[in-house]
Amino acid sequence: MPGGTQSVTRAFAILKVFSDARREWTLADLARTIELTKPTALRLLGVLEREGMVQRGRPGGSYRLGPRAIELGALAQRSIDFQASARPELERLAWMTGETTTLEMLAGTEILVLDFVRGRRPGSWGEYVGARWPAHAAATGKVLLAAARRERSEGWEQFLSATRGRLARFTPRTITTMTRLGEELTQAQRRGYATAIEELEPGYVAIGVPVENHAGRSVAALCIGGQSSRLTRDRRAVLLRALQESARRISAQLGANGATRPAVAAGRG
Amino acid sequence: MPGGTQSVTRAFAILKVFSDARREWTLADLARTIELTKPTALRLLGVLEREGMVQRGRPGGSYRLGPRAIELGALAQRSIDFQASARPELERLAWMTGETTTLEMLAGTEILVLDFVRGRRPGSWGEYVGARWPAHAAATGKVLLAAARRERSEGWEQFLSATRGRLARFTPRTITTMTRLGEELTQAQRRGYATAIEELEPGYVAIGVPVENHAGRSVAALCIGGQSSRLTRDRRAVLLRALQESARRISAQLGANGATRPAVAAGRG
DNA sequence: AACTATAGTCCACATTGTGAAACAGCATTC
DNA sequence: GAATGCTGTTTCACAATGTGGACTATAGTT
Repeated sequence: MPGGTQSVTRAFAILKVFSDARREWTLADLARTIELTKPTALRLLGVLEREGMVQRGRPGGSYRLGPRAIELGALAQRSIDFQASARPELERLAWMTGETTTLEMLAGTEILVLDFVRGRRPGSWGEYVGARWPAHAAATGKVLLAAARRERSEGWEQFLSATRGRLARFTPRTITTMTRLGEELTQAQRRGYATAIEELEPGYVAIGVPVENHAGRSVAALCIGGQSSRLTRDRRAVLLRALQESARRISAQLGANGATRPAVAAGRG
Repeated sequence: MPGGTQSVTRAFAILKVFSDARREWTLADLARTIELTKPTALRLLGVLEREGMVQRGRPGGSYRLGPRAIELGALAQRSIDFQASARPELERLAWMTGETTTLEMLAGTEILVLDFVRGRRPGSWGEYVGARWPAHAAATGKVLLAAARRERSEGWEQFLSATRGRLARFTPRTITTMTRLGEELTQAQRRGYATAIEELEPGYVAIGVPVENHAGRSVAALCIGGQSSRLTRDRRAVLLRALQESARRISAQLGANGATRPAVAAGRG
């Protein structure tokens, strides 16, 4: 860790312990888990509280994430300009296919769910904004990793150094060697899409296609996922076409292929 | 500012400069605006980048908010348990009335938009998650301030110390004195709702009602807002009834009035 | 070529942040 | 009801951490 960053790093270590499994923390408990002394943790929490990143019901109570975190997250989402363009397409796809559709981006060794529309079919997979899944076992992950490798972007370097060739196994079909993954990425790049057939979870199948921006960079990926029994080989071919059509439309709005990008008005009024 | 918190406070000062008006910042520009030296700003940005709170297209490029901010914000939203309960009611209200409906909470001297559904009527007010409006000029703000005052919670103390009796004017009808606001809050508390008739913006009218949790605390507020020409006195009476009915249902789900609270399943599967 | 931006590096210095110890409340337990 | 264990919080001596001036490198403009 580069020097001169201890306190800030610690502050974010505090924010990191908040999760769905554990949304509320007492000072002592939190200090113990991240190995800080109580005074230090208290001081850092003091800043976080003043900044609105955490809050507590009453003085002396336990901490939760606060309103500023919500605000910042919403702003970050809006800063990613493909969000707005993708929303109607997600809805369209979910409506047409009945399956859960998601918009995802690469974040380190994982893919991050930016937005989703749940399918109306019974037993559709649930998702949530901010969910993360290992990239090497996800259809979107393969597509985005393939693009990152091709573009020689830092995302690919990051992936290599973070995994160090170790790919975790989730099902019998998960790809766990870098050579096999390399082949898969090459195929994804050639075909322009990728699949993950029960590689992340038994019974779960997904198809992913890239969304490209004005500069031709793959900035995100669209995904349709659901039960393997319903997403048969034949049906996947149909879904793939719909997926590619949607991705093409979003990409066009981002200025890909020289298309002009419509201005989007926002705000009150 | 309490001691021992300089660097962390500065790190958050950096995050604060990102806004809808300015989503991208260069190092020098950022350092200048918040009056930091370049090395200091660079070091702090380094931590933020490593933490994924900010990102940049390529090394040496300009900074934007990053994926971790999205993740954190989404988690914070989920941590507030009334979010999930409120969503269907927002949709219901928007569908029934055709107007924009919002779910808001108090954050310092402002109210924060947690969620919203835009009305289908032409000229419906636009909103976005993370938007903030001054509490004293908003219907929801009055409702929540009234509750904070009654509950003697720290929110009220915060409001007093932050405003120091100074209430900004936005329209000729904005309440700008503390005595007048005090009266308004008393009325809001007695009636169980509040209105803001062209107090925030000319032509904009809103009605707000509180959402209460199991402990009887007003944790959020529901709001219907739109053009004054359409939200006439008579129609407001109708809308109020729908609003109160929705608030009652959400409050019930939060365990108010001794009602049992249904468990909510989440996650993949 | 001279000038003016930018991002990034280095390192001497002292301000800032640290954590042991002690304190004040509140439940349990003995 | 005293003792014990847990909270969250305050204090303060000490030095490690973070700071910023000076400098470098690279790019773009005049």
